[in-house]
Amino acid sequence: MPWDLKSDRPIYTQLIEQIELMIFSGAYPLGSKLPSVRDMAQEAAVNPNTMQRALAKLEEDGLIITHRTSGRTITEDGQMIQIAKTKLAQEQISEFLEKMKLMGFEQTEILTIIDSMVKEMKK
Amino acid sequence: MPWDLKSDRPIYTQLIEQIELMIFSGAYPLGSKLPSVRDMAQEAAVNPNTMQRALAKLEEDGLIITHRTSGRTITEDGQMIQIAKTKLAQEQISEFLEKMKLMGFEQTEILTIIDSMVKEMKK
DNA sequence: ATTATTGTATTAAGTATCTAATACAATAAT
DNA sequence: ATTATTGTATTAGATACTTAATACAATAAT
Repeated sequence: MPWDLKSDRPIYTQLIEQIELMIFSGAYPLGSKLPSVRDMAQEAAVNPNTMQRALAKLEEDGLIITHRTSGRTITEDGQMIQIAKTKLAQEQISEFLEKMKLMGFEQTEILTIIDSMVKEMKK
Repeated sequence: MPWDLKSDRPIYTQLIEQIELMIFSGAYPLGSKLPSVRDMAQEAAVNPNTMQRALAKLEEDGLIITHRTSGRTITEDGQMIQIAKTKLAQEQISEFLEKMKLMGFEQTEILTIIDSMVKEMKK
């Protein structure tokens, strides 16, 4: 698990985003058990309080479930995860297109650029 | 000029980004004069110190030029702007594709989604 | 010459974030 | 029953960001 934390934004929000990604991609499968707060904090080289804060938010959002003394698990509700994943994807795309438009790129131009970059990635 | 400032990231970085976009899109043409720090701060509903900080960074990057007592202007160097714009665009695309990939989307799938969203935007 | 405007610097205060060091309660493991 | 592990809460300190209120120096405008 490559934790990629930068200092330009609050760490706990970056933790939230990266754990979300791991849930969406299946790196943490439905119903699977998460490591303890302390372990996750240590792995991410972060204070336990900070990791706790991120996990609390994810629980608030319904993605993970807390069992008072036996740790946390990913929700079993696959549909909810699917919905959250789609929502995040659409937000990403919207923000991205909006920014490119503000930079002065034409829509067709954007598609062309992405197309060539995707082809580049396939190599 | 719609200043869109959120509280999830430092305001001065958001100011930098948005002024960059205005330069790249031509909203601030080459060589044109910028409003004073105080005016820009008021327009963005931000403290002058914060705007000053953003402008200082943009000057450090060479995008704007400071004339001690007569204000600031956008650089005349169109090529430099073009380079900075291309660099930003590539960063945007890379980050975006990387995140979508982490979420578990296939590359062709991403293209399909964007294509449909772009068509949607054209309406 | 005087005034107004420009960028810049300083000091203080408030807030948010992060870390650190503990401590507590509940319960799984033994 | 005892121990270890779990999530959770608290307090304190450090740092970064933001605002506010000024002040200064240089020079354009008058």
